[in-house]
Amino acid sequence: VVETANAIQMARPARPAEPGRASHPAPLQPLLRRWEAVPGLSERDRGLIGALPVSLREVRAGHDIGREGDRSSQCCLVVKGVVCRYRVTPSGKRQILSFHLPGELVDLQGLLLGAMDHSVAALTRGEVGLIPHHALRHLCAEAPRVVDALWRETLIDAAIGREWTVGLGRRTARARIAHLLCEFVIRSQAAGLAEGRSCEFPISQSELGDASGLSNVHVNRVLQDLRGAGLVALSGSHLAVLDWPGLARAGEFDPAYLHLPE
Amino acid sequence: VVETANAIQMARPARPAEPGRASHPAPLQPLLRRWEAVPGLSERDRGLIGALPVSLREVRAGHDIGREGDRSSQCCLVVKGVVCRYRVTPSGKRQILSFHLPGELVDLQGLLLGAMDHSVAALTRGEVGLIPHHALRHLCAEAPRVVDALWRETLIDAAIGREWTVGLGRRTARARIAHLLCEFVIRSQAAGLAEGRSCEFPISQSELGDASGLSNVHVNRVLQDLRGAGLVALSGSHLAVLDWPGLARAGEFDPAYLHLPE
DNA sequence: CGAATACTTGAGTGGGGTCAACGCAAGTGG
DNA sequence: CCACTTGCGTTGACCCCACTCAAGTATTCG
Repeated sequence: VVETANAIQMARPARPAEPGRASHPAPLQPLLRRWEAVPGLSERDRGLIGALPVSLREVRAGHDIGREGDRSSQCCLVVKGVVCRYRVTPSGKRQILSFHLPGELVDLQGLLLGAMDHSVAALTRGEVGLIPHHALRHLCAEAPRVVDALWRETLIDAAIGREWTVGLGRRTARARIAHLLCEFVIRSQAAGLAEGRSCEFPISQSELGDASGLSNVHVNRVLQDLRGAGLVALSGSHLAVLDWPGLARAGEFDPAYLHLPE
Repeated sequence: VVETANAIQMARPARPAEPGRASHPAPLQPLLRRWEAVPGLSERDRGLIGALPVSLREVRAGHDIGREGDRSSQCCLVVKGVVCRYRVTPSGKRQILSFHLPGELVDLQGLLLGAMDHSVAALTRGEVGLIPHHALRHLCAEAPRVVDALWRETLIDAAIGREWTVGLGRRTARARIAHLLCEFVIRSQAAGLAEGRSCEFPISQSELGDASGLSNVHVNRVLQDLRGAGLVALSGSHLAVLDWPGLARAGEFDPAYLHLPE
């Protein structure tokens, strides 16, 4: 699935990135795809975005991309794979704060605030593109609508974070997991990485636990429950939603907070 | 305490708002105070900010200021009192997502995204200033550094939200409440509303529960525990931290995520 | 001063955690 | 090609943190 989608993206006429950087084909393509429906961006804006300097970097599953306390000088664009942000409490427990699919910018916070207050890690093998802050700032000065687009990204990110907060505070384990699965499928669809209601789901049960505030053991039991109820098929790293209305009901899922274009 | 602080603020030379609006003295003063330490704002920027049109509105405790699903055309600046954002699940449980003190802008999301994905309510009697979106947008076009300041606000808001997520997912009830109290005192200090380590705390135990993902009954027991341990004195609507290191330890509180100026 | 609201306390319960094994598949090195 | 390792998923037994229900006591406010 992933490969097919990428092939389609790469087949589009892509403005090449700055010479000397980004020898791989158009790492900014997923971002431009994501911003296709963002209102107010002119063709010139999109051209400038596509010309941003990006240095592509392979990341290994489980490895950190940035750490709490760092002062980074570049933003991280997910090109391939799944990336997450997380924090570890003094007592050693990890809370995953967000997942990020190809086309999403993970680090925008660093552009305006000082030290990172959380870490960033790759959940799977993948590729990220690193974009220097100064290039982004320069672009923002040239093209004010790009600021809106970036700001918008941080607002949507915050909205998703709030939805997670609601889940952790007020939903049962079953509803939390169901909600998380719904969100993941919808966002995969939006990123062009799904086929109908199924997609790659390269997230272990431990990681699911760290995202949903549950133990890996309980995540396992809840997943069996959801499978048993005929709502999902989840095996290996592939997720298929068998009963979408049922799963959405179980997770109290309403996609409004994702602010996706119609 | 509140009255004293306000008196100090009002005593500063304040550029009057647009004539005809804001008959009360300088509702934008708390915002300018909050942004005193924001880097990059010129005197001209501050002048333009101070000249924003604001319509002051009294709000009653517990009443909604904006509702999920609304498409507002103005942003809400807290002038006096405490405001919160919240969501209610289909099963009727409420999750409070954030608290907002005077000087904070609550609604910036509406500037770039469509319908609100959560509601806004006043926790206490107070005053809010409503600023039309078009005025803010106009200001942003005139003064690019103001965009940075606003964007920065949403980033800090998101950082606070993430910290709450960590608490809900991975901290015990005791640590959650202790952390929340720490955060409230520090933010009150930053807003000039605290005296040393004590401040007004006009939040009921039910509301504390809705913010921390606990039942009001359990909040009560945890508060008694914290009182019994000699960490805080909390009665009526006044909070005094008696043992700051102890409370911070109990709540695993590290203020880095608030991104306050030194 | 009466009525609502907030706080407090107790008893009983359950959702989810912890601990400890075990199965299974995918490396990995000899 | 096989022994060893490592990580993930699965299962069972037990337990405790926090919830619910229910009643009673302070406060606050009109």
